[in-house]
Amino acid sequence: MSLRPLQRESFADRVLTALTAYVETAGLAVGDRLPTERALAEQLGVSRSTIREALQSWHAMGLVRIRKGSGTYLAQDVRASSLHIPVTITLERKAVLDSLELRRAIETDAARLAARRGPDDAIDRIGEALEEMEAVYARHGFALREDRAFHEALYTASGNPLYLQIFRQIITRISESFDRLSENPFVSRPFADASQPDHRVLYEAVAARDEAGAAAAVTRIIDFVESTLRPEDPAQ
Amino acid sequence: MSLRPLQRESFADRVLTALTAYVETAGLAVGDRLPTERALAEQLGVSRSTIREALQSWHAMGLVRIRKGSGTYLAQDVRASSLHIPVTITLERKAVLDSLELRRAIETDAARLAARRGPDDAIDRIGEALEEMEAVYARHGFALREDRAFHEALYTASGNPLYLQIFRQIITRISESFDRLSENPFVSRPFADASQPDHRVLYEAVAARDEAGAAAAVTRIIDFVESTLRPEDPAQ
DNA sequence: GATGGTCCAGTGGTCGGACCAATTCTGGTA
DNA sequence: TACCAGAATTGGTCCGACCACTGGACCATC
Repeated sequence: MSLRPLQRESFADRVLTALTAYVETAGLAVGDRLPTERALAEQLGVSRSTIREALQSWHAMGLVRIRKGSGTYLAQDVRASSLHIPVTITLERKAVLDSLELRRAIETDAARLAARRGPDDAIDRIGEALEEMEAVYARHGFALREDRAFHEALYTASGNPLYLQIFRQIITRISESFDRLSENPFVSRPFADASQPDHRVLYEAVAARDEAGAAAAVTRIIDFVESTLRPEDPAQ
Repeated sequence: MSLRPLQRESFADRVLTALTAYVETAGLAVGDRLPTERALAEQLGVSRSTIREALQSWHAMGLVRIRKGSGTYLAQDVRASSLHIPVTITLERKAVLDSLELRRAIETDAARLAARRGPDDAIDRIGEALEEMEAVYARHGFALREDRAFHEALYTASGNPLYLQIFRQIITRISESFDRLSENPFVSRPFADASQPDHRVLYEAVAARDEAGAAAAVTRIIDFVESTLRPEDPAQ
């Protein structure tokens, strides 16, 4: 009834398909160097221009990191089964609050899931991250990197990789882009972190398989983060 | 103490910056045609190769649609304040269930928010979408497109654009990519939709500003969707 | 031995010109 | 008016060249 869409695949597309296959068969991992543009052009039988356009696409999608004079390096786990989705977000004034709202929704659920079904070793890693965060916080009065690691451990323990992806690739980036644009770098500014105790509560609730307790702790932590934002940005 | 990262901006990057400014000042909207590559090259004072590499980046990010022999057309709302984030997702066997879990988390919250603070006209539009969905369902026994419109109206009424974005750009695409890969096109297969009544319950709860009721209705709807997936894909 | 300078081959970045292929426009014909 | 063939436009690909940066080898200096 319906004929094939019959879309002509451009050379650049085919280059990426071939490159994906190559990365898989060659077992390239993140950080490894890809063949040079000239080598790819020769081996694939296309011009260097075509290779460059293809690689530029990968660069835009964050799959490779290109260093002039050095080479092109894999920046993401590229497989045929990977799905690369460009997400466009309009940065309104309230985008940071929106992202916090999103974070509240998914992190609450992630905490519940981690408490319900998180593997013991994954939960142990939350504990380790907690120890580290508390140690650094006690020493310096802030522990932003370690705090992030703690929450990522929680997402990981939830068993749903999408949560970690959204946290890392969307929520975090929205904060970052606002830090760059505004004069008040929220994230990088140290502050008295009243939510420190709740992090321990959260970990212990997850370890005790207490879903409600874990969710409640997340709520309090996000409440605190929100309270540090509101003054700077008086609502929408 | 710490020196600057000192990063150089390539011509291709500057082309995109200039192009973004042009799109804004010229008031280009989605669907409008951009200047030809040759024109851009001349006006920006760079070679056509550079222009092409820049446009290829935008193409990869889904910002433009390129048609050979015709031109390059804007496919997204491009502004300086837009944030374009490439998200990489590994499609495991259970990715559809993962995405459903994510959807449950955000749609439940979106329903609560819509009930709490959704503007009346946005809620009206949920009602309209419901009517349409019910009509089509009564006639054909399925209403996939209208069902989607209903849920999107709910996300819109939540007032948090991120929810709509994630639903459209992530959850939907994961389903689609699985439809293409598997022999069981979940989404496009009509089935007796036992969740139809709950859609009305959901709308009425939101309209009545009943947060708990709205959230409960969403839970039941997603439970049903999940039940249609499980048999095909017996857990991980 | 460590430091810094110099050189050079390798690599990505840019250029300009050429030709191909798909689309769109245009003018003329029926 | 309707239609069609040719011309013009536009993106796709190729080539060869040169520039700018990187990294390593080699060497002089301290």
